Amino acid sequence: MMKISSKLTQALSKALSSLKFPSKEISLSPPNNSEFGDLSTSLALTLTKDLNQNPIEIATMIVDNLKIPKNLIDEVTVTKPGFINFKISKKYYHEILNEILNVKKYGSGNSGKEKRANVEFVSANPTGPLTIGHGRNAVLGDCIANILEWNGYSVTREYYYNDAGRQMRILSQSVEARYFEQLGKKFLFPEDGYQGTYIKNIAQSVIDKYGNKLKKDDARFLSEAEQSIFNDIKKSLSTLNIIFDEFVNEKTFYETGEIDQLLAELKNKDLIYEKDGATWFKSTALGKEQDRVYIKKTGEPTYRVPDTAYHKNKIDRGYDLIVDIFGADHMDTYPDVLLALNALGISTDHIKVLLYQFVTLMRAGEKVKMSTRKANFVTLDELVDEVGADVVRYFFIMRGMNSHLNFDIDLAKDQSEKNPVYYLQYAHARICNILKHADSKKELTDLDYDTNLLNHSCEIELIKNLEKFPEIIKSVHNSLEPHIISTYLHETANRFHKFYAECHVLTEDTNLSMARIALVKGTKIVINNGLEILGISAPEKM
RNA sequence: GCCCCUGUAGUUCAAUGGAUAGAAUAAAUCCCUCCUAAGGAUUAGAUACUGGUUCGACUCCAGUCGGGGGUACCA
Repeated sequence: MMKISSKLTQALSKALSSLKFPSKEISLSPPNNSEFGDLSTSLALTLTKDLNQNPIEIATMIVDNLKIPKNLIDEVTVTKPGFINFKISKKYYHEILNEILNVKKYGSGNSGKEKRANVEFVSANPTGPLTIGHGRNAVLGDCIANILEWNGYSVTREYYYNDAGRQMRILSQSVEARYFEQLGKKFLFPEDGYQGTYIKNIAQSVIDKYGNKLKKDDARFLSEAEQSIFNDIKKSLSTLNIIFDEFVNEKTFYETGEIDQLLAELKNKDLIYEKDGATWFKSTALGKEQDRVYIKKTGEPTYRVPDTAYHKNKIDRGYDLIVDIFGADHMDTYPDVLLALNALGISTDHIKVLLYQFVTLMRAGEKVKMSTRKANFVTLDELVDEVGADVVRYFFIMRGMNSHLNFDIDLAKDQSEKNPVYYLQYAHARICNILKHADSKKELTDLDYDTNLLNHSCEIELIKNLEKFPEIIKSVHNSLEPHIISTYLHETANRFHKFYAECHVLTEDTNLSMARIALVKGTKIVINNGLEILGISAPEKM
């Protein structure tokens, strides 16, 4: 069955052409005030300039020329400034409910059918445990991957990390220092060393494994640290049900020669030069304000080089869509990556870079400045232990990524019992409970349901909400803002709880009961699907 | 200094340029002989400031003032 909104859009655009009016982008949306109807359009208002006429008159002319399916529309009105409003008949909603119950995966779309997407997220270097800041990235990325899958894409979840740079060297030196310290030998802790206790634990495990035989600069300090930290990171992610398909590291691109090749190609384009003992990328030639160092005078490339090679590699792998999820601190870095690729004639139009703003952590009303190096952070594990994976996921997804959100950890602990995610889960649990009761009533088992019996305003309002779900999935695909789903599901749960309070499902009237059970099942489908996208569990009991 | 985000109820956040700006918390008051009260109903409360564009602005533009992030031969 075709959505009523697309039917109306078609009818409106036909009316425009029959009136010889200029064609316009037609948008239909539910008005804030439901007295105006279920859908309205400002089409006539946008035509006032073109036609130089009163918008009310234009609207009236459009309505007079409108051919719409009468059985699905109760009333068409023209109001104040020039809106055209449609009141949709209950019959339409009754049919929609039937569809929700019969369609395979209600809400899923096919705009990504036969397409492949790569979502790169987390990508924290293995220098310490994941923090709350990484949590926002992790949950955001996983939800975006989910939403792409719901739109038909085949998605690769990818984790990229730098394992060749300065940070890893300092990590190694930090472990080494703790190693000698714990053996009672002389040691020198690096100036910018990692001070967390996890470093001491790693040093201890090196002692347990290799005894006191290791010398300075042994490669095993790093390999042990990397392995141990990575295990912890993977464990943390798995508590949030986040599983990656690919782990890609920087070293690979040195080994495959892709970095040398990249540099050679840029040099061919005259975009590389030497100055002060370093190698520079001539980004000013491409319109940037300053050139960037590509290879330091120590001979070590800066992160831009492997990052660029990595992105070229992703493009070469032929994805239709590449999504990068970065914290706001990467604001300045990714444009250089794209710039270099564009300079080589490589299109980056299918790369979508999402920047989320930082989480400001508050503790007892005070801002906590987090630093992995200084071991001043709250780990993701601690948070998950405190409030549970569902709450953590919901918390990170319920706000737009452009919001700088304040996270008061004490408040989160205090309020975890009345966290908004329970509102959604509770609706689901209530549904399951009703269905359980219904199953035990014999008189309900062999009846068919008739959705036409649903006429209570709470019932219709609930179906109206369910009807929007596919639209929501589509809009999140375009905006890549998963919080739209959590906002929507909150409304779904709200409509359901109202319905629950007003309309008893299991009544003396078996026909009505069957119809309401159908509605409850439809609601369950939407809540289940929505929670699945957010990666949050849908409990049957609470 | 320059660049990017951002400023909405006491607080944390919503709102494809549309009509009366929504929730959640915190406050006040109601509702369980009835499928789970982790719920429902009611009351009170907000677009930082000044201009501009528009039929119409929380939304777009300019400026002012505040918050965050960048501006590295760190990532």
